[in-house]
Amino acid sequence: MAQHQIDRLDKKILQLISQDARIPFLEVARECNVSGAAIHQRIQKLRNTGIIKGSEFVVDTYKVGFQTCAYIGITLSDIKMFNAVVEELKKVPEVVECHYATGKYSMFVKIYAKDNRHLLQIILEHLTLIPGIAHTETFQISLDEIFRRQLSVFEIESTIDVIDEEE
Amino acid sequence: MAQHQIDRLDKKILQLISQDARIPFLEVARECNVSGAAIHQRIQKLRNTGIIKGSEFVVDTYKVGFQTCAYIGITLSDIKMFNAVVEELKKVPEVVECHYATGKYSMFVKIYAKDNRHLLQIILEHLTLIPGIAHTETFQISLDEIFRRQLSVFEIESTIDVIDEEE
DNA sequence: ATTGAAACCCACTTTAA
DNA sequence: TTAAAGTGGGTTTCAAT
Repeated sequence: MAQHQIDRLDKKILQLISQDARIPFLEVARECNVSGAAIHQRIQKLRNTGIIKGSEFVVDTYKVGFQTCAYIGITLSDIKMFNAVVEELKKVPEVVECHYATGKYSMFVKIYAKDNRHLLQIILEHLTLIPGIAHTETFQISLDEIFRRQLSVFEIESTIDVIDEEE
Repeated sequence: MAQHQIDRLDKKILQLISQDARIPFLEVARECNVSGAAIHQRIQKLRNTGIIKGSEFVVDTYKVGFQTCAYIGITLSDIKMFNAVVEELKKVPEVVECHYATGKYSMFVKIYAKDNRHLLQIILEHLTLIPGIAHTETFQISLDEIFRRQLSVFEIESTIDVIDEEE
C-alpha cells in the first residue's frame, strides 16, 4: 500500500484519454504544454499503479442486436458458495458485470439479452440452475441507455492509496 | 435505417480492439492476415455506422477514492417529467449511468460515491430533491467490482439494423 | 472492398540536465 | 522529474485492382 499523489497534470491527462483512448499522446502533450516524454511517463506510472486499468473501444450493444438489458439481484443460499457462483457466472457470456452487494442481495449482475425471451431464457436456463443461487430478482432496462459516462476526474481526490504494482 | 452486414473480419477486429483500444492497427492487420489499410477502412466504417461508439481508457474508480457504488431504482411522480429528470441527473457528476426501465421502477441509475456517508448525501441532497422523482430505492454495491467485461463479439448477430450516420 | 507504397506523424528510448 | 533528439514503426491516403 503506497500513497500516490495525483496532480493537476494527471487529472488533465486522465480527462483527455478517458474520453478518447486513441488520442495521440503528443496531442495530449500539446494541450498540457509539456513534452511528449512527460505524458508518456505519466501514463506509464498511472498504468503501473493500476489507476489506469486498460483501454477499450466501446461497442453499441443496442446496434449489434442486444436491445434488452437487465440488472439482476441475486440471493445466495450459502455465502460460502460465493466464489463458485462467480465462476459459473463468468461462463455465461451475456453477464457483463458482477458485483458483491450488501443489503437485500448478495450479488448484483448486469446482463445483455437480445429480447425479453432471450433474457428469460438466460435467467431460467442458466442463472437459476447455478448451485448456490437461491433467488433472483430482475430489474429490466429497455431500449438504449439514456446516458453513460466515466466518473469525472474533477471528483477525484488528490491523495490516493494504491497498492503499488510496479515491477 | 439500413441493413448492415457484420462479417468474420469485423468480429475479429472488434474482439481485438474492444479489449485494448491502443493496439496498433497494423498488429490487428497481421493477426487478421489483411493489409493495414483494410483494417483502417473497416474501423472507419464501424465508426460511421455507430457500431463503435468511441474508445476510452478505463480508470479504476476504487483506486481513485470511490469505494462505494450503488444502483438506484427511481419511481417518478409523473412520467412526463422523464426528460427533465434526466437533465437534472446529468448535473450530478457521480451519476455515471442512466437507464429507462420497465416494471417496478421508471429509471435505473448507477452512482459512484466515496463512502456511505457520501452516497447518502448524494441521494438526500441531490436525487430526492429533483422535481419529478417520487421515490428511490438503493441497491448498494460495496468493494471493487468482481468482474466487468464487454459483450463478447461471438454473441453478436451477423445482420444488423443500423441507422446510417455516414455523412 | 482490398492492396502496396509513399508521406507524414507518432511512440518510445536514450541522453542529459 | 523533466526536456530534447533520434529511430523505428504506425497511421493515413491514394491509385490501382
